[in-house]
Amino acid sequence: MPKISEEQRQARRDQILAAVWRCFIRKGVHGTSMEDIIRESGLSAGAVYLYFTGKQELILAAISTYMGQLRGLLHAVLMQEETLAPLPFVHEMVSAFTKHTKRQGIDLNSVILMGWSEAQTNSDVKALVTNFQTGYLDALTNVVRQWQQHKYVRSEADAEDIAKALLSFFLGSIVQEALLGGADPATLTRGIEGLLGASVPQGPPGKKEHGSLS
Amino acid sequence: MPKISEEQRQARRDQILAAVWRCFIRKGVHGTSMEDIIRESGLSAGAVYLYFTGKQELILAAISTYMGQLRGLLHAVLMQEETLAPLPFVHEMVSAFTKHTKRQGIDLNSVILMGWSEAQTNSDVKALVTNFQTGYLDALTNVVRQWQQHKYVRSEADAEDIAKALLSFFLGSIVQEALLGGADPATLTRGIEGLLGASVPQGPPGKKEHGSLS
Amino acid sequence: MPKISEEQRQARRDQILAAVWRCFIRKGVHGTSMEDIIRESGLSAGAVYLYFTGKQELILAAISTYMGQLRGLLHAVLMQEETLAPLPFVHEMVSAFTKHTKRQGIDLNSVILMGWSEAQTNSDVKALVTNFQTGYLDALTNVVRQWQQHKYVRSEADAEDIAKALLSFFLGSIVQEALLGGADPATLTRGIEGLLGASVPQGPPGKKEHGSLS
Amino acid sequence: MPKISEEQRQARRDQILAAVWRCFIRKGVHGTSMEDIIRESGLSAGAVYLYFTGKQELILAAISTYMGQLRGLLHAVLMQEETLAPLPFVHEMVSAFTKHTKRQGIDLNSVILMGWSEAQTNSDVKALVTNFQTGYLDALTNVVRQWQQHKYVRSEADAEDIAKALLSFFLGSIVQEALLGGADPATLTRGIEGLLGASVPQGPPGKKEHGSLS
DNA sequence: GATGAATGAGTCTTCATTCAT
DNA sequence: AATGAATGAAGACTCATTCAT
Repeated sequence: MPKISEEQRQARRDQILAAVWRCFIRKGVHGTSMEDIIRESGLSAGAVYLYFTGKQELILAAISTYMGQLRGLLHAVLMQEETLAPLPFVHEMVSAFTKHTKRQGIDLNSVILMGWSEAQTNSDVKALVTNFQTGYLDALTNVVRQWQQHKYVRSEADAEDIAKALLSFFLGSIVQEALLGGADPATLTRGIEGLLGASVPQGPPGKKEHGSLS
Repeated sequence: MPKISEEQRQARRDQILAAVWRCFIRKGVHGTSMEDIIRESGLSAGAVYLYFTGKQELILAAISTYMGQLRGLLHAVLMQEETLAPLPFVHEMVSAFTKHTKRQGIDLNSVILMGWSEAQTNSDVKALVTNFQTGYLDALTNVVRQWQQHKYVRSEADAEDIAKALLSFFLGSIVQEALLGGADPATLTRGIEGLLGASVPQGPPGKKEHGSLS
Repeated sequence: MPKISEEQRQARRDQILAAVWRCFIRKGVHGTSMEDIIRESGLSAGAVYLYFTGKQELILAAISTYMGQLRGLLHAVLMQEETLAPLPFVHEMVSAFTKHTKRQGIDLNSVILMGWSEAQTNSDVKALVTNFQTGYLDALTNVVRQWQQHKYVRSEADAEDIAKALLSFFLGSIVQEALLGGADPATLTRGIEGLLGASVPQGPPGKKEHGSLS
Repeated sequence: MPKISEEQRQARRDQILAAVWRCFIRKGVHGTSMEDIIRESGLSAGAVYLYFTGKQELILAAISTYMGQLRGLLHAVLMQEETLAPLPFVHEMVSAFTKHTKRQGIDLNSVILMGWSEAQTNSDVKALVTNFQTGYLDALTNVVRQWQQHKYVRSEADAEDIAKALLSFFLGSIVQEALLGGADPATLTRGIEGLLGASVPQGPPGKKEHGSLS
């Protein structure tokens, strides 16, 4: 029987992955059975296995696709020509997430959490996620360096340390939104604004006065 | 065997829960079968079901126990008599996490991620996690209010907004540590220190100049 | 394999139900495990669950199928054009049972008892059995009415009361055959014949003379 | 430790058997677990096994006890000095059953059906039940012989055939009462009365006119 | 005698994957 | 290429029975 064209093949894969997403959102990664995916995709069991080797690849492809899209959106903010000042940057960043995750009336934040969880026991997924976050951290480091050039941030500070703090904040906003809600761009930007104005009365961290609890 | 004492009963439950934790860390929540837990606990299948009604309760109890311990540690920092200034506070906070999650040579951060993921499709777990985070947010809000009293933070700023930004940061540090590593207390505190010194050249957030969400 | 036809599907169901019957007869309803049925049917576990939702449906379907066949046989006697006189009717009736239950060298009487027992704690089975017996009683009532028209039976007697007595007799013959044996059509018909010739020296029932229930 | 007296031992056995009955009536023989019985009896698991070797003996003892009681009641009717005429006899017989099975607001008919079902796959139970019914049949045969002496029944008829017909009727009344209800003494006696008055226009059974269906 | 915690084989059921058509 | 019936190894859980105390 005739081979189908590469476009048709990709279209089929996309059709299946779309079904996978709907299932994952509805029932979670492990709560979704292959039968769920097969039914949701409208294809036959055999057909799904014709385009993907199995559930593992389906999980990987779904997360990978998702991250590709997210990467695009974040890059648009991270790689902007004109360097954004810290607060607008935070706002744009969180907005980019929101824009991506709240599409179609569904909350994709939950699936990001599932991906992270999956990464803990699935090395392929872990590689995918780690790679994504490493790139994200690098881009943030660049942004911080630009902030230092624009004197928004002291140049003596370590750019990567600051980037790590920012990364934690952005990742955490996903968690907060998924579990508590109310972590919208405006709120979080106001929160950061309040923090940025904080005075730093104590010396640098690592000193004994606040270094050990026990 | 005659009726065992309440302590013995609790010891058995702890023995089982410890086995559950080892399994979850090794294979994930859904990758862990009851047989895994039974073998790891050194008990028989029937014995495990004598102390827990099933896998669901085991998951719940494991997460619940874990959160109880974590809550204790965090409260020690959150409810301190003398208000910590922002930087020492961040350091103590992240340290408390680290202290808790790096015990016994295992990284419990990964299981927190699993708990969050589980919460997406398991309403009991969700209630547990949400409740925890709500309490955490409230405590952080109080801390911020104290900062405002100590003039560390401008009193016009909304304390809860700032608390939300802090919560995102702390939650995100768990994610970062679990997936990338290198999110240790010293590093993150330095990062926050760098940020706190940032200037805020733009007007207040929420204005259209940095709100272009299309 | 492509989609199978409806006949093939029914054939598979019949194949499984036949295995169920062999198992039930050999080991009883509750002594039969799904594994027994699976092995006996020659199919895999998954295949059986492809055709029936579980053991409960299997029990129901087995009893239901059996009753359907039995109903057919009994109707052939009950709905006969020419009204049979009492004795021939009894003979035909018991023969119909015997014919049905002694097929294939196995005694299905035992499974009828199992069905009745099952009905005591399984409302679906109870509905099935009750419905069957109600229909049977109705049909018997009609037969008695015809007997009254043919003057075989006094027309003042209540047809349904007589039908109930007949129903008890027919149901009991199943019990007797299953537990003692020797309740064959000829014997029972002779027994009824002997009874029918009995004189009724006492007054109508319900009077105190034979109602001494303390 | 001191042995308890035989009376105490029997009292314990009765206590347990009473619990067994309550469980069987509520959940059926196979739906009742040892734990059910243990909880219902108010004793410990070990204690129950001290008085009975296991579930099998419990089933046997429960059925055996029940039959002993029933046998007593029926004998009171079967062995009466003055021979009852057919109709009063039927009434007394069905009444004896009713009296026994409707005690304490519970319907023991259902458990008789369970016992019959159990007998199909449990040879010990079968022996018990068969023995009971054989004795019953013998007693009924004697009654029929007395009827023949009293000219209630033609003396040419075979007494045992008639007894078998009667046995079927009495056993069936239990089935009918358990599954349909409405098989009370008065109704059934009226039904039998109606039948006894029937004319017997056809010749003896076994003749070709009503001997073969196919 | 009595207890009840513990056992572990056995139960029903699911589900990722395959392969004859 | 596509189908979907079939597989069978796991999965979670139960329960009659035992035995250390």
